[in-house]
Amino acid sequence: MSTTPPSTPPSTPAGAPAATPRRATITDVAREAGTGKTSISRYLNGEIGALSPELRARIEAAIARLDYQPNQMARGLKRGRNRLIGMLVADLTNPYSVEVLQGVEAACHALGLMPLICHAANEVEMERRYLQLLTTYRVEGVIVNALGVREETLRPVGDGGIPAVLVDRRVEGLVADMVGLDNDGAAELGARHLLDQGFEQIWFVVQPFEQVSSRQLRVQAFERAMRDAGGVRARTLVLDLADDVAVERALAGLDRAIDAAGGEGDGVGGSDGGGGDGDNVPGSDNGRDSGRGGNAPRVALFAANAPVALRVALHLKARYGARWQERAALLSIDDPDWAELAGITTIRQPTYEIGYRAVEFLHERIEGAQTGARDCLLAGELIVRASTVR
Amino acid sequence: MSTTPPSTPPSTPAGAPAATPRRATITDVAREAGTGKTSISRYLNGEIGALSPELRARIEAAIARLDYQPNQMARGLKRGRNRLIGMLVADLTNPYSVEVLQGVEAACHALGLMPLICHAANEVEMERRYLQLLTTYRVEGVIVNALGVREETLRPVGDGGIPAVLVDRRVEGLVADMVGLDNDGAAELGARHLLDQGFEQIWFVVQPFEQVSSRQLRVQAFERAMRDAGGVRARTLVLDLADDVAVERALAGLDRAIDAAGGEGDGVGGSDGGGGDGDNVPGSDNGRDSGRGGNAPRVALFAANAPVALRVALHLKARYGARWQERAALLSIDDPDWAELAGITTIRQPTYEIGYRAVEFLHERIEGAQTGARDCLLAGELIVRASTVR
DNA sequence: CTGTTAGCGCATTCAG
DNA sequence: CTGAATGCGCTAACAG
Repeated sequence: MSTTPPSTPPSTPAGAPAATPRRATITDVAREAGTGKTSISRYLNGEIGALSPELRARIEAAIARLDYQPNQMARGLKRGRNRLIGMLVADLTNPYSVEVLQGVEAACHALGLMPLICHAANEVEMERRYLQLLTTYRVEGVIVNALGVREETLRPVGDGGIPAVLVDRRVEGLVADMVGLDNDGAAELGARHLLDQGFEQIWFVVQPFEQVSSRQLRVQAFERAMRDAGGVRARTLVLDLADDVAVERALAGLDRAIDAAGGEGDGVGGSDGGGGDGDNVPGSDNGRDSGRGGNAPRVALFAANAPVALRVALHLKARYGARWQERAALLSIDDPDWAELAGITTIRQPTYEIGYRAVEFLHERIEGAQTGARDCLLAGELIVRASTVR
Repeated sequence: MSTTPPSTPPSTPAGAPAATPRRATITDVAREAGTGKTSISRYLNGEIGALSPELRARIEAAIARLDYQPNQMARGLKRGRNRLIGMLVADLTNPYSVEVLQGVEAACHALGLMPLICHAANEVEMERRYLQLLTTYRVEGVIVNALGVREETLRPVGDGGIPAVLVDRRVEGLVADMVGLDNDGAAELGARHLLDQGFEQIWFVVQPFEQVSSRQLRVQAFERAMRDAGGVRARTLVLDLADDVAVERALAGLDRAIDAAGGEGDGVGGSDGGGGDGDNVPGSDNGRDSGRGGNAPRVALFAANAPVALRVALHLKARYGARWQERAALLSIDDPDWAELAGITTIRQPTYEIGYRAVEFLHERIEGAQTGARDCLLAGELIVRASTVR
């Protein structure tokens, strides 16, 4: 062929904003290369051995000249599969989610999938809406970090619907693969650590768990561990982070326990804790030398996840000042980046791997695997920091 | 019509995994409702006044019976627009990004757009790849929180390509709308606060800024403010967070300054700071009473963003122990959730609004607005906490 | 090795 | 008010 300029320069269709100059189509390329659409299609799909070198060269040139990019929508429409999967995240604000996401992305990359990330922002309505949307875009599968609730909202998914794998949380009535933390192991690991450190009293703090399977498991495992150990005062405290008033009310009970246990001053700001503006200047609490030298706390708090841990820590700081750690020990499942700074012992979840495995499971499903619902429980890792060391 | 069961129950095509029972198409619905596809299409598009109530009822019934969901891909293909926009995020690990995202989502929801979230994870190659992908999916526009680098990588976008709006960072050679923090104002706000508190020495700490416009602006504004103030020792410290060794080396200079300024002990762990396992038990530094009673730091650190602030704080904690805040004051742009816990003064960005406005700008562009590139600079808010109060 | 033909699921003329 | 026909951009049989 000659070096003629694009025969029919893709013209802007009448109505559309002039800004978008209409992309070249496979037909344009075919014309430009002086051949049929089939050859172009073959070229695009790597059926390359089936093209004469000469033709191939012409095609390459034409593509480059037109800056052609195949339209995935059209491809998907034709083939019936579009390499899209949905990733429904309950709460991106939780570092856990972002970390899982990174595993998901890596796996998708490796498998040639494109994840559509949807953020429910803790709203059931959003979850429903996004699920619907994903269905409508004909994603080949979904990874769901569900809000919990009932199967109802994720009807389009699972058994009859599109392949799905659950992350962290199981959904009642929905049989599907699931990958997440070994909650039993993690809760036990934390409990044992606290026990080993000789705390007299251990409180498990968790968000309302009726709806969320992982929280449920953690609570149960904790309580079991405490029962088995015996001799330690154990309690479970439920914190509904969405309701500030309720939170403060719930924490009041904890405060009393701490005040009773710790032999020293009552701490500053005994106010009911309505606001907690955090402006307590350090050093207004007691006269001990520094650090917790011989001044270890007797009550330990076991937070079921990072958001809870943060909320509790903020409360304690507001109440007891900067040196709140002398009054209560804190251990948390999840290992957010600030844990190191705050010196809080944590149980780190294998988040990246959770995400990665989830995609692998989903991929197998998409490829037609028919095995019954599988589980993949990964172990957490205890990271001991100053907060729980006596 | 009658209550006959779906005339031709959508059968599974030969090759596909049996799991996915083929969704009903508009044709199925038409047949089921005993009418033509056109009427169904009209119904779907809300051209509802144009259908006899009787027909409408039949259509509704058929849709419900078949659990029909229109295929967005096909719609998009036909109409030429698919209501998809891309949201390219440089680093989801940064809480800033997640917050912006929430604004983006809200705006998308309000405008009937569907954001495809792509996470470059700080990798230029990823950024390129996702941009390419978004193009092939024919998104109607993109919101780009670019890695910085050069226009090169985002060729498909901007002027000639699809509409784009930049968030937080400008890209050299690319003219496009941009929305972000008023960096000048923010840096000045922070500088003035520190000045007012009477610090003798102020260090601005920032990641390599040659590539990232927002960092550049912050540095410049800071230095300008310092020059205008006069009489204060000011320095700018560059921290490449990707390189641990370099970070420690850079921070060594800071340590010397702090040691020289603070009249007291040299701090613990004078080791070069290779690891910093954070297990320094509080109280190993000096014998002062508590808090910073009469013991205020003389050098202040101004972190250009939260990741930097965290890194610096971790370093100081590793070096000076839990009471590092007695040695150095810390102020940061960005207001991550742990700032309250750590008691660090911050300048909060109007993240939600940034995201929201970005979508609005993009939407206007998509609808054909032809105005020249616009800027939207939003003001930050100073939140004073204990770290900088003397 | 290469081109022709027929749809994928849907929105739109344009005739009834 | 309704329906039949046309084609979006692309792939997948079929023929050459």
